[in-house]
Amino acid sequence: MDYLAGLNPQQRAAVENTEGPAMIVAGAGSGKTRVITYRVAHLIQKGVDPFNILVLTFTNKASKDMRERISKVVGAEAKSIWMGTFHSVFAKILRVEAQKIGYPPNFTIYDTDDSKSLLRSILREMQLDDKLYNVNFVYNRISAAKNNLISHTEYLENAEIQAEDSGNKRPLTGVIYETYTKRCFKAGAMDFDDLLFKTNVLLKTHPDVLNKYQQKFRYLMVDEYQDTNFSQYTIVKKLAAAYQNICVVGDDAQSIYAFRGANIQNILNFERDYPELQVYKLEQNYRSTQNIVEVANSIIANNKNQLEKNVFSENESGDRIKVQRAFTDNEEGKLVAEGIMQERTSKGYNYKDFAILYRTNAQSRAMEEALRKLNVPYKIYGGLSFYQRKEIKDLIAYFRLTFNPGDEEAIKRVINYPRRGLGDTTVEKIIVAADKHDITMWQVICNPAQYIEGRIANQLNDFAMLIQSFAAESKKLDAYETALYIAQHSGILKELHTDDSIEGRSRYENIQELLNGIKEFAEREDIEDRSLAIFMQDIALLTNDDRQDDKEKDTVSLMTIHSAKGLEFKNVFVVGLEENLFPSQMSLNSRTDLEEERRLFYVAITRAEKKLTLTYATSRYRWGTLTSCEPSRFIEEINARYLELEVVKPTKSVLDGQGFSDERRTWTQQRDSFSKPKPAAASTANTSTPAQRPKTSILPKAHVPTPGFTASNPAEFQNGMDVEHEKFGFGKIVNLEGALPDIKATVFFQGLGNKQLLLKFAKLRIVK
DNA sequence: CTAACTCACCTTTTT
DNA sequence: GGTGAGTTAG
Repeated sequence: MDYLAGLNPQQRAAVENTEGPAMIVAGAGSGKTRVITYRVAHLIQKGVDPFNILVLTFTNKASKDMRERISKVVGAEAKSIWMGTFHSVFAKILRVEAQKIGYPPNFTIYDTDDSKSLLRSILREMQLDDKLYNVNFVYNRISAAKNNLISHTEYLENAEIQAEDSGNKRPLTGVIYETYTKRCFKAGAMDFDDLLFKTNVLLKTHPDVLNKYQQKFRYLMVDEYQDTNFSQYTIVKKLAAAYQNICVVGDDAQSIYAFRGANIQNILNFERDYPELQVYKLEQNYRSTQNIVEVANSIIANNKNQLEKNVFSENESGDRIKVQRAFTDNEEGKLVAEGIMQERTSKGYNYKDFAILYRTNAQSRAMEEALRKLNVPYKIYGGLSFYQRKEIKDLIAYFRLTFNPGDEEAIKRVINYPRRGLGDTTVEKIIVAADKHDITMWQVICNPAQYIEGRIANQLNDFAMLIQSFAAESKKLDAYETALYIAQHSGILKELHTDDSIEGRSRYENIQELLNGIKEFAEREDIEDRSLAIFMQDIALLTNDDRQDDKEKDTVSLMTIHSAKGLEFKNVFVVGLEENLFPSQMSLNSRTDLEEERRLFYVAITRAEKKLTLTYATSRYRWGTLTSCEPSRFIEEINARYLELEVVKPTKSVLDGQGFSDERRTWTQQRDSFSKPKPAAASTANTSTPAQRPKTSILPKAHVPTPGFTASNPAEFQNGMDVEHEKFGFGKIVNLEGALPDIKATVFFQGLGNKQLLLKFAKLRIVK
């Protein structure tokens, strides 16, 4: 019971009160995860069967972390708890129950790409203008409908919705929704939203099933409750109806998924649904310094709509928030990378104590390059998932087809890959025939002569037999053998093997990696069914971060703020604080959207334990062109007394063009550093056209600034003084010209020669 | 039907 | 700057 000892009174009450409805309003860093963890552990210690506990989280990562933490308290029993994302848990249930609502148990899960591709074909078939009926628009519209539990029939019958679509000049959206639904059904496929939508359908139409899961999940907990949408809310409400042992944990200030249908209303609904609700407020922040917490509070105070709470910290007041300006996105990266190096060496941090957070994934590149140049190890979270890579999706499409030949999107993907003379025209014909006879594409392919003229029928026959042979083999072989068989006989391996380009080789390696993963799966002993079909089931729900990674590696973490939710780091850099980027341009039109951006900023800030740095650039490459930017309003919203504004510092890249150093040089350098260091001059030999670089340039030896380095006041400099520059090292002022504030100094640095520096920009320290 | 090319759109955020 | 869809010549 000693786990209770470390809890404060509110936390402890929330842990110990396990019966009846409860809501935990948990401020950032207030030990929310701890409370959930211990609450579950407490339930088990009290004798509740772990099989009767369901914990719903928003990311796979969160559920994995939590399971690990719980097993530290209760041991192996943690394995039996039902725990996962809404999507994965209900996908699992639907696998068992799907037939009750007319789906095959081996239904395919369409990811966003599949859904959009299907929508594209529907739009084409309906001959609609895809400018007007933009795929993203239609997709979002359908998704929103499903998340609000509006079926295609209800959508078509709802006058208000119809008026809205007509007003938008897109009156056929409902028809598209209907066609889309039917096509998914015919293909035996569910999209992401269906996993929740169909669960609702199932629970609504099958009281016996509902009852079964009500009995099974006697205790429910929902993490990040503020991010649930109506569809999720309804599932939870139904499941909890019998025992009412429902505990939700959330923080309205961290609601950042409204774009996905999340609704703070759910918290209010919750209070209405359960009158005898117990509410626990966790307000003490244990994570961050007082400065950070106060800044976060002052930011969020700008939002109108929020639940009342008072987050405070009793930690040290800590450093002020550092704000840094850069001229370009690349320079911003450099600033951050250097900041990490400096902080790490001066304070003895590890790389993994640092995180770089950004609003959009596209911003990662500049950061990456800068880190690479300084040989800082890093890991990017999120972004394109391994399973979203083309070659992986291709092979997986064969797997999908093997177990669910109805899967249209899979057919379209691989019917002509590798090339087998079945091009667009043929696919078009198949779709038309299938539509005409109201059968699936697969049925057409299996009986081509009946529906399609000409000798293409033979090729279709071959394709059908190929897939059928895969299905047959899969019954005899284990997961790995089946996968390998398919990879070989589909021709994918050969196709990629003959591609000798760098990309081709990496694709081949990715396939190898996938196969290795399957092999590992096939050898696991903790699972009963290790067939490829099982491996396939939830693959669409996995993201990059969910693959087993070398997690204890000492690397800097890069991710979007969204994926940083729930995490904490000693040092956090939030980059790209510019108008139109953060807050995003899309959010500027409405107050609610802007408030969501602000909550996002709140989330970003509160990830930091010790030190927070905010950066912005005055210009940045966007869509390949340089655009100028203004600092974000969010910076201005912070009370200046919390800030440490840094004097602007153009790095040498801006001053003398050295920043245009040859990309590949740095690459070779980094790679070779694992074997033996090469002279820098030699490593440029294999590159084609390095950008113009001053001939005098030698590789600058990284200068480590003296600890506590601060720039001196420009007014104090005099000719002949010994100075230190943050990067160039020690030197002597040989000339001063111009008047304040534009004094330009010429400084002689050993090994580098004379450098012209504008004192109002350059960080120079007078050496006493 | 394929390969090579041009063009548009893209950047919110995730399951 | 990169992808994916559309276009056009073999």
